[in-house]
Amino acid sequence: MRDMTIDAAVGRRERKKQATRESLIEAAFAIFVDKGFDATTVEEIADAVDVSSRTFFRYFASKEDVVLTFQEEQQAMFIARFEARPPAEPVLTALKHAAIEVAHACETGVSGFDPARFVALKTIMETSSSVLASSLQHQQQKQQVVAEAIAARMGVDPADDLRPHVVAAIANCGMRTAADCWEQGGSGPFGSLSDVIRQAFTLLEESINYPSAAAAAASRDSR
Amino acid sequence: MRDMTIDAAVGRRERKKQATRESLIEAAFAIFVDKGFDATTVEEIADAVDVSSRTFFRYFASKEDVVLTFQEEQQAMFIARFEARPPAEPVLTALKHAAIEVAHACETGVSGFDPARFVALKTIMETSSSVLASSLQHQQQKQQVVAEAIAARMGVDPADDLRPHVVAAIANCGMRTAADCWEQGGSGPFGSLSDVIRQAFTLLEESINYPSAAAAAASRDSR
DNA sequence: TACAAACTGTCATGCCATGACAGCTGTCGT
DNA sequence: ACGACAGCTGTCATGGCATGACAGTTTGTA
Repeated sequence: MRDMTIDAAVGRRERKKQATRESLIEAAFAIFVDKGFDATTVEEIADAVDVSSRTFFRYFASKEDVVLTFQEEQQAMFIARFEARPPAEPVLTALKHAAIEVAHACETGVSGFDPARFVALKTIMETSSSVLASSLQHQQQKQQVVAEAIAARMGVDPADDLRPHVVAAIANCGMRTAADCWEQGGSGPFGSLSDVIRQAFTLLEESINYPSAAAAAASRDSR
Repeated sequence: MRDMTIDAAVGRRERKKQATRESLIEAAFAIFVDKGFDATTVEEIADAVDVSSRTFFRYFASKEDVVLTFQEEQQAMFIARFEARPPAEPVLTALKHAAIEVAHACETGVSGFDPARFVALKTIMETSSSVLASSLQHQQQKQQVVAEAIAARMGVDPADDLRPHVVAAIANCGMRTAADCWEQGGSGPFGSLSDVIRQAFTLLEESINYPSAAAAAASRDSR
């Protein structure tokens, strides 16, 4: 047996697996939107793709896990965008722009993101509490990764310093709150999701501005 | 049939119900700590109190719901303490003190809080992801209430102004982050939970300080 | 082609959660 | 004190989620 992870020249088996996985996700979202998350059974999803229920659980650990794949991609993109921001940028500003870029990608559909699926995700979250709970937990776990990225940018050790954790939490809650207000407001007073995120982070920026290590000197000059 | 909620002179039936409920909570925590949350079945809990499993679900909506009762009390106390803080105090400072008071109560056992159960809750959260997910969701829901209390103190309308939501999210994440670092650190670099909360909120206070409406004038004098 | 590995379906199991129904217990009016 | 009634509980049944075991099939490789 050779190493499979490196064996990127995928064969038919791997292609079929990816196809099955993607079909399951697609079918699941369609039925969730149609009937609601809780009213949808795993068997229905599996039948729609013509596989057994047992196979479904070989691709996804739980019914919630299907919709979380999308969130996983969002957060991966968020971290990538954050690390790609110019080093001189203040930490919170970099987080803000990363969040806005992700939201914008979700809303417009660039970078392989599907706006329809994004809206579906929103609807599912609103109606099913178990999905919301799993989503929150997932986001909470990823906060640890964000904290490490922030610590690297601030040039401090996350084991000693509480600040990167606090900043990560702030960014996390900034996004969460924006999402909440956006969902509840509907087409309300706050505008699109990227707009709400911009507002929330601007409020935070006005108050907090831990400089990055690289920007410590530069920021003094620019003001 | 008379109004039961006001009928505070509780009869035997109500007393028995409360006793059963409390016994279920106690037995559940004991078995959870002993065997772990996931490895414990509802039937075991019910058997320990000598009721049927069906009765368990008449007291608690789910297995997670048992451990969330404790968190419910914590959050109720938090809101009460926040609203009891002097009106002149800045918002975030008031939130900080409320959080510290709750943490202190949990750690020392005043106000009817049981430190042993508090530690048990921590252990259960660490080991069971479903409980953590439910806990996060519950906390997220309560954030809305906190935001309204903050808005009242700031003298603004929560439907128009994003700031109370942001502040509530900040406080929420401050506590959550403190709890995370405290759990992970164990007897680590940050000290007791109330100490970690104090540190986290102090970091926030140094940056953010939306004044309360009442303190707007007074704060200018005191400095 | 033959073998090994991986994938799938079927069957079985255990637990969570809920509805329906009958029996028991307390509460209250007379 | 007693009977009617409301509420609580147990039993039974159901359905869905999630997982383990095993055999059959497909795929990649020697």
